[in-house]
Amino acid sequence: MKARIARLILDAARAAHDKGQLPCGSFEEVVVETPKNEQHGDFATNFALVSARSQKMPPRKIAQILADNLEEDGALFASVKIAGPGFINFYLRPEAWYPVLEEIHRRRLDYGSSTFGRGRKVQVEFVSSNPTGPLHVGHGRGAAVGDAVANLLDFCGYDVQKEYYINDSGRQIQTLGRSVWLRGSELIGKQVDFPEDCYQGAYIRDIARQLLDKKGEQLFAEQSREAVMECARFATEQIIRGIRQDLERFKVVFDNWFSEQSLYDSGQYERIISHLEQEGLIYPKDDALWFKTSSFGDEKDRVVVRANGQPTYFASDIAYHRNKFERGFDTVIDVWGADHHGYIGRLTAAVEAMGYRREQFKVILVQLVNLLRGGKPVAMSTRAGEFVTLADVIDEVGTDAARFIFLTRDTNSPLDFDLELAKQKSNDNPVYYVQYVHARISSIMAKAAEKGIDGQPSENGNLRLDTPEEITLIKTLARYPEVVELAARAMEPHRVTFFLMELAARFHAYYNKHRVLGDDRELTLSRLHLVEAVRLVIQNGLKLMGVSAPTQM
RNA sequence: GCGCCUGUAGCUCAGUUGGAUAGAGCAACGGACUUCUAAUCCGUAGGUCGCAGGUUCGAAUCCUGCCAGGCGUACCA
Repeated sequence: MKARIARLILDAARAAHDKGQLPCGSFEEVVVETPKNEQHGDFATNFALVSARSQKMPPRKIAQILADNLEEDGALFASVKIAGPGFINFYLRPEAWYPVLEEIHRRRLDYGSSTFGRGRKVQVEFVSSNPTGPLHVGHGRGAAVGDAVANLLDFCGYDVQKEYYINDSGRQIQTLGRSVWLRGSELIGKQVDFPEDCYQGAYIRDIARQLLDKKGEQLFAEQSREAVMECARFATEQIIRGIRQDLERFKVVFDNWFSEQSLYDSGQYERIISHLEQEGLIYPKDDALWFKTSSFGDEKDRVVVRANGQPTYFASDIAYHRNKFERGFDTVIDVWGADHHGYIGRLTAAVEAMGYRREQFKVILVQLVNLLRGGKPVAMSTRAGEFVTLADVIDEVGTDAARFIFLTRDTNSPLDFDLELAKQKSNDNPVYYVQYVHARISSIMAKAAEKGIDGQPSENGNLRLDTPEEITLIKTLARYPEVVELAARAMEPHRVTFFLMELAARFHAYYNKHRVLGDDRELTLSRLHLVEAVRLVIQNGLKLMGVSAPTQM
């Protein structure tokens, strides 16, 4: 619709120029937008204002000339007005909106999808929590955001892969193995002084017990490199299995689980590092190996291999991201907790140093989640092993509520997650507010079917939708594709949840004011047509956010 | 010190990438269920968009400088 109006304006400008009414023949880009204030029409353009300079004319005068030259058959506009400093406001006839409903009914859950991604390969990597303990609430937010962003990009025509990166190498895995081994030897009756730097959580003891049952006491008889390694391997497997289960309950399914260790086992790490050394991007200093990140915008150079010969986490990440691009991804998106933001500079530098454009690597930073219960902070200490896990949250408030709430905030803002509020089935809780729309409409459809009402309103002629609430609803539905595209481009899923809340509010208002099922068959069919379109868009949007659309509540 | 994020109604937050009179929800007050689900709706009230400059027809939005809070600033991850 916007494109159509923009074309009409451009045609008008050309016509005016040909008649000599406008001096300048090269025109600015025509931008058509929907004003926030409904009194300013359904669409508006600032074209006259931005053209004032090149045309050397007052904006209102340009606007008038354009309006006079507008070629339109009267089917679209009820009126065209010039307002304020020189805006041109377009008021559409109600019927002009009806094709939106047809499109929704035709495309159903595809409505709003697009092809601007042109099939380009994109990878979204998210959660990627260390396999040293269960997922907690913060990971839940990352999971919800990453999954929704991936869904949005897929919906907009990208070829998307969701990946989980398993940090199954390095020091923290050694620590994990040691923690399990120590707990195991406790279980067989040894006196153990459990160190502070080991993982304190109760799950470590559970894993030790399982391993003890499986392998017997001799594993814990004497601490050896092999014994600790075996503990580490077993624990990692167990924890990953748990993480995978939690994520499945949270309705997040990854296309690929990528092991950090595999980079070393396959020799990819060695290959990439020596390649970078040959290119002079890596150099030795103070017994360590350094990457020249400072030549690519980072504050300083960074260590990739420590003086003791151990590669840093950064070294793995260089190899890992190289590997991603070698797999053919055009763009690589990482979803990180905001506390990792200091890392962006060096990894971006590394990506650029390896010959890729910096725009091909994007990081979505997700700010902290503050867990509350009834307004009071819930104490969380990973060190002491006291934290509320994602599984606990799912048990208590459910996947739908948790996911939706995680997506009700810009990722740049910290999020207060109140467990009490998330459980409440009231207006305070936006999930139910939106889902309720779907349930209500489903109920109407069921009732209509019961009464034997079915059929297309268009069979009997035109739609009869002309109350202000109905027109407003259709206009809102019309905005959905634009919202989705914007959300995908900006990688900001919260735009969709806010849209859904707005659509829900408009529907509830309509529902309270007008009856869908009535004695007038033609009117009833028209309204069913509208209401079904609303239901489809709600279902559509909730699906992108990974939230279910219940038919009953 | 430097870097990133944030600052909008009493509270929690949106704000279509520079547009017109800055919007929701909660909390407060007053109303609406014999009719498709009251997990809903309608109404009233609430603002120096952190502060000060600048850019221009036009700024919550862009630039500069301050102020406040969070996070980061490892040969940790």
